[in-house]
Amino acid sequence: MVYPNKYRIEHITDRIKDARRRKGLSQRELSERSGVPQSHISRIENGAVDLRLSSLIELARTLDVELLMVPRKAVPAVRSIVDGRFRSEGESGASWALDQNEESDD
Amino acid sequence: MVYPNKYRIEHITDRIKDARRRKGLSQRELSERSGVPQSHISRIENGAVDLRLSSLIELARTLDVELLMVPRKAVPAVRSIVDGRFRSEGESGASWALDQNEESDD
DNA sequence: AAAAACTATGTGCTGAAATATATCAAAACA
DNA sequence: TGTTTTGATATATTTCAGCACATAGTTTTT
Repeated sequence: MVYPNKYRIEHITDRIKDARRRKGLSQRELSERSGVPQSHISRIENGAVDLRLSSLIELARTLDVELLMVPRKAVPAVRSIVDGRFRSEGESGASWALDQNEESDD
Repeated sequence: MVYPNKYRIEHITDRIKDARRRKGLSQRELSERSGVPQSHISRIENGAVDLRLSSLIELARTLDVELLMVPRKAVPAVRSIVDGRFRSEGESGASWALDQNEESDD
């Protein structure tokens, strides 16, 4: 596959990078907690690999993020909830950003 | 990896199976549209493989479903939106179920 | 400026994903 | 009933994720 898909993969892996940073973790810390090697995390965050679902889920899990499949029609509504109440990006004073250090309660 | 993750993968791949059925597509039709071989789709739907992100995205895309990363805290709210307005499972008379045959407008 | 922490990148290896193709059993339907 | 459609499986091959390990390059800290 020659990735018509690459930007879509990166869209997802960017969310991993965001979540890691919000938690204030280095790649090494995330590596220790998740079991995924730091070198691999780096490659993932840079969109250099087409990672497997188990790896994605593992990282998401340790970052307190969940992977969901949503009907395309529902995406705007979902985004407005997530962006509004939680605030995904590294923006300024959002509750979600302040609140970064909550530990997992799986 | 010996899949501590397996049930999580299947949770996702079940969404693919659901979406395909809602659209009334056979594995072969989905295969033609997505470029993913039918034999592989079968293995995916049965949780027999740890598929790559590009494959998942490709299938989701052709099924008008989107893969989202959501903070765990937001998951209940998101689910209530999706289940309420759309109804994911094969249940009876939901609007989403009736409405299965909309084509992608990507 | 030097030290320390962090991220990116290189190499080599192994195993499994992904592909192509064919076929079988079971539904669906004519 | 026989025929088509569908989903599951088998085999063989190729490709690449994932790993370990090392190290280079960058940013942050002191």
